[in-house]
Amino acid sequence: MAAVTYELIKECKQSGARLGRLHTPHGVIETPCFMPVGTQASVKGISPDELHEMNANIILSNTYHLYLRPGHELVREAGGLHGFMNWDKAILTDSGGFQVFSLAKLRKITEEGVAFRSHIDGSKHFLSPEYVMEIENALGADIIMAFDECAPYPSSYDYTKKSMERTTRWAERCLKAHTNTDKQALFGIVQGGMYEDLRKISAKDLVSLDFPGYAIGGLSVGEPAELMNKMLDETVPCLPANKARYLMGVGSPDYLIEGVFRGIDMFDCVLPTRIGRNGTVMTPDGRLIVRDAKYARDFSPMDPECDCPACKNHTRAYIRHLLKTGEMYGLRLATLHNLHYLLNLMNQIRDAIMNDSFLDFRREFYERLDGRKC
RNA sequence: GGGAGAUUUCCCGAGCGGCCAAAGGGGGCAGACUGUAAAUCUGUUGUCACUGACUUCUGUGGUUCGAAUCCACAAUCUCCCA
Repeated sequence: MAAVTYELIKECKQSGARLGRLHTPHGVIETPCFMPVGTQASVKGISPDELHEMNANIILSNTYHLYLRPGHELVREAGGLHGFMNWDKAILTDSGGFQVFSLAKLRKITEEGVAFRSHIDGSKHFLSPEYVMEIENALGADIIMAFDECAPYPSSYDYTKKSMERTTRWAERCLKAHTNTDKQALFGIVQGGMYEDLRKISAKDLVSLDFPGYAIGGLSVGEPAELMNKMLDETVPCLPANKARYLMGVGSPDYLIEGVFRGIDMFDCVLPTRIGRNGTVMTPDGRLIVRDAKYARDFSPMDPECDCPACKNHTRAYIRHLLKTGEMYGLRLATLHNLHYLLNLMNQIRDAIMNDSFLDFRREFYERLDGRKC
């Protein structure tokens, strides 16, 4: 029995967007869903109880970071990530593939794997697909990601092709090394940069390996939105309808909507948590930099329609004050709100699909936004 | 009462005759952030008719081609001796 299965509930008659359920050893997740990111076994500033309250049913954590600190064996001793962080819902671990991209100056890629210099102390480490599987197995997430290379944008056709083919070979090695298949589902990651044919080849090759779910990686790395959407248009149809589709690293409201429109079921992103900590919150009328001076005497909630703890109990003026003075409660409130906002947005998206009105929902979303950044 | 030292742009503080509208912090203002090396980073922060000009470095006078920088006096503050 596979650890994780995708159940397609229905497709929106208006748009083709899909509504589904992801069955995991730690609960059922309604899709399309957004997964808050808790890189180091913590969604920065937010407690498991709070995540629970905002109806986050799955969160992300990170192999590379937990391998370095506190070490995967320690996490295993603690009862895996679930026990360690006291989170009884689903967890997905990223493989460290993104760190191959984001720590580019500190690593070297070979066919065998990636040699890293720790960003913490400069020590040398080597991650191979097999070792990443061992680490992810110790961490014990419900969904584990194959070790891939997230290639930078822009990259040449030649490089992208080589990188993508290597990622596919690594995916095969991950599959072979992963044995705990009844507890953990291994997802493959489609690469191929911004080249349609490479995306299709990548998808086809991975599908032939028969993963329980597929991610689309290497997007939202600085390319224009239209280009990303075009890649999705080319890639998603190559993926089987009975498996979950996960667009990695996407989190602004418009990108989520465009992803759902193109058949994506799962998303994750640091955007809501990071921009929250940096003083920006998301609202249906666009981003609001609550840190700005114009809100110093604004005693209204950040988002009057929001029922999150920040908007229910506090004013813009107060939260701005907390952020300006460096009070950590301010960081928490802004983060809390942004997560609530995105989780609620996904809720609305699922309702719209259920009601066969996702196109209307999408249109109204953009009309209200009226060109502002979201 | 006597002696020594200090006073710089919002704050702290560098500067010790021209390369000074004046380093560097802090604070302010604005922006960025998309599988987290991020409670981070970037820009900006005298005025204006802004590729140039004008008004500034406690005050007033002076020396000099030229002063935040040197001199005199005053004011304020700090320390030491009585």
